[in-house]
Amino acid sequence: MPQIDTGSGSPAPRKRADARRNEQNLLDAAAAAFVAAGVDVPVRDIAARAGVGVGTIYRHFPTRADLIVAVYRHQVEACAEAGPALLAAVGSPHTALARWLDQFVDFLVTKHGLAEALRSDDPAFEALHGYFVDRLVPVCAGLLDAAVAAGEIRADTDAYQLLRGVGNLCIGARDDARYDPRRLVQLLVAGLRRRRDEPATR
Amino acid sequence: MPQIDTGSGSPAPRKRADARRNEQNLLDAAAAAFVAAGVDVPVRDIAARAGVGVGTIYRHFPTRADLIVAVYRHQVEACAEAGPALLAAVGSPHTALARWLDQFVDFLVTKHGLAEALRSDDPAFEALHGYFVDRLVPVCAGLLDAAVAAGEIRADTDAYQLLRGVGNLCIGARDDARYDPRRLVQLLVAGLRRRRDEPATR
DNA sequence: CAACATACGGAACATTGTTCCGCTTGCCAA
DNA sequence: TTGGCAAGCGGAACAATGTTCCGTATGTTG
Repeated sequence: MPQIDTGSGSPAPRKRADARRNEQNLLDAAAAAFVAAGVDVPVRDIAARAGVGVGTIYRHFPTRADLIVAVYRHQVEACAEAGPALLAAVGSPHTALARWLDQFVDFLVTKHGLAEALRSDDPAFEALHGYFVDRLVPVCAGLLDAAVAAGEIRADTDAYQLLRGVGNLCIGARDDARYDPRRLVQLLVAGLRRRRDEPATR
Repeated sequence: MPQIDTGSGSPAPRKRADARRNEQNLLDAAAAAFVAAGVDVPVRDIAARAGVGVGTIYRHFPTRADLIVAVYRHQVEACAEAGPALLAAVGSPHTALARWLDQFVDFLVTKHGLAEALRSDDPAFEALHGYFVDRLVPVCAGLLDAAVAAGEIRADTDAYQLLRGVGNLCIGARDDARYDPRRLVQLLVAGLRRRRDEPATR
């Protein structure tokens, strides 16, 4: 890639105007398509909505994960920032953890197919998984650590596993009225609690 | 579902010998293919293994679910029968439930892609979901009821939801060394426990 | 052994992801 | 303003896979 340096250390090779316009159109079209048909919506459909050819999608977003990350980045960031905020606002770290996970569940179940994609073994989704893990596992770990420090939960639970588990519980929640992931996540969080006479760690 | 006729009205026109042979070959081939490449293995691969054309597969097993159910029927039955057996053999129903779910998890994680298929919204898997629900939810409900009756857990948990949750937790377990669904199922089961000063029902 | 219904094989079609290349167009310099 | 060129575009083409359909082969029966 040619770098046009404009003074200080600004590695911003300005893209062509039509390219920038198309990228924005694609983001909007993808967001709409995701809502209408889930994150598995055919590439052709997104291209049609954006009024571009499929080649243009692949040029801007080489994998589907890139597109999904771009569409949901803001919301993931918001979720990540809510962790420390809750910890500060709520007295009990265990309660803060429960609330944060609730928020995470809300996010996942409202994004048709996102929880499934997070778990897919399709290499096209690897980057998606990676992004979520990088951004959210540390936040979850912070909440867990605080709860352990407060003596509310046992110290033997891994943030990655917990988050994966919660993500998994959200799969298919939209299509099944009899199934409520929030309830199960509550149970899971309840299961973390230190039993009354247990030592804090083991 | 095959009809077993026992005497009266006989709607059982015996199938041709080659048809019966092919059906068995297909079951064997499918079982091998599932182990080698997961339950999502391409239809053509199964056909090639069995030495038949793809048309023959669709004739005997119209949907993939039919084939999967046929291959795993024995093991699902065994799992279903283990429920009452554990209840009888183990003193605490809550412990029996935990053991039974452990067994269920073992079954799911060793069948590449089965947990995913159970949760898929692909209509081809609807019958699979239905079979598992019909066969295992009552067993799970029996264990839950016994645990409630013994005062070990709260009475507000639905067998279907619990089983769906456990199934979900098993998704992708094979491909991720950092993830252990057994651990999370344990937490979930621990979360069911009645808190010490809580009423038995609410 | 003849006739017929059953069952088979695999070509053909549909859907979707992905690549590739000839053409168009924004951008910059002259 | 205009000429030239690299960036960017569109969509045809290819690949993988599920599913259908029909001409053909074969087991079964009288």
